[in-house]
Amino acid sequence: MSAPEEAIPTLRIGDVAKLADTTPRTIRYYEELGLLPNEPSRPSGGHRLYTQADVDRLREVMRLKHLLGVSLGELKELLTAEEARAAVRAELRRDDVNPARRRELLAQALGHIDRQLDLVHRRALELAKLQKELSETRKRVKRRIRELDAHASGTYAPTPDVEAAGESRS
Amino acid sequence: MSAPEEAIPTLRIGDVAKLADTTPRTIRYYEELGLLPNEPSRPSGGHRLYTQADVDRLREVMRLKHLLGVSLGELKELLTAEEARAAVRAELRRDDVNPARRRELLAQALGHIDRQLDLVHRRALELAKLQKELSETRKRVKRRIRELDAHASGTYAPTPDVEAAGESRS
DNA sequence: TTGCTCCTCACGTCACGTGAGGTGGC
DNA sequence: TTGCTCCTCACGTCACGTGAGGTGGC
Repeated sequence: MSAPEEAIPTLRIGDVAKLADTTPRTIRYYEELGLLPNEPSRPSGGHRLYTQADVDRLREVMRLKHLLGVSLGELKELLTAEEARAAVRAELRRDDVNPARRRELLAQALGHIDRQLDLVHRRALELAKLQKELSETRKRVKRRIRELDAHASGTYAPTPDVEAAGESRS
Repeated sequence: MSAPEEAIPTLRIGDVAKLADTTPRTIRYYEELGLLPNEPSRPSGGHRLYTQADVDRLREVMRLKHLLGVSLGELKELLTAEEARAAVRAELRRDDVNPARRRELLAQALGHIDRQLDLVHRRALELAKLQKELSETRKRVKRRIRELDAHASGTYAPTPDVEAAGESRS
């Protein structure tokens, strides 16, 4: 393998912020809360330096927060589990793990994945329902526009199903 | 029609909170921000009284906030547009609106719906992608568990594709 | 009359935004 | 040396949570 195991950190916090589409303040805050597991190196004058892997991690954190709609506290629990999985992967790479332990670690990982999948699935169902409702309302409105345009070149009478076309009774 | 146009408000703020699965404080805050269009009546001693329609409205507000992930400021803009649509529906129910005006109102309504649909669609795509990724990771983990169980009753050698089964290089 | 819920401040909290004042690297 | 970005407080903001102290309806 030619790729180094651990890349040399070269990215400053402003670079990372731009790459992850966020702000330095948010990155420091996440670090303070322990959401970014490996603390950045500070080789010179206290300035934080990061690697591309840190950027990926940050993007993933923000993505999960965005899509799952969880608090940073809940997210930390999920990610602590993720880190456990990372540790598991490291442990699994070694050959000296006995099968029973190996199976236990994999079962834990499966549990963490299923928890996230459950959250994602619920959201997806809710979103699909809202999308369907909006699409149907849209269809009704478009139909009324078509009718109006048809009548404009023919009779003048308003459509008889006006009241059924609204979505609420407010 | 036997149903009254405007129901008599009988629900207290605590009732509304329970029905909408939220808190009185949140309802007052939304009222303060103007997210609940019709201010509640206060017939006795300053106590707010609501109707079921108010509950429905509140639930819809919370649902959109939850699923679209927008700030209350952005949500107010969306809902102000919604109210415009409600006014449109009221205006459309009258027969004395000329077709040109009618068409204009419907076109506006269509625009508001399309804005919401756009937000919903983007979220749905992102969620679907995350769901797919999680599902694939899950498949890999389950496959490794199956392999482990198979080896447990046969040879003892670890699976050769351990490194390809992880999802990240951390 | 006694609980219960309601009312309005008002301060606390979470997830940051935004200067304030100072130090460090091309 | 001059900009630029970085650093650490620390206060502001948004969307509420949570008492504090008081009033109103079954």
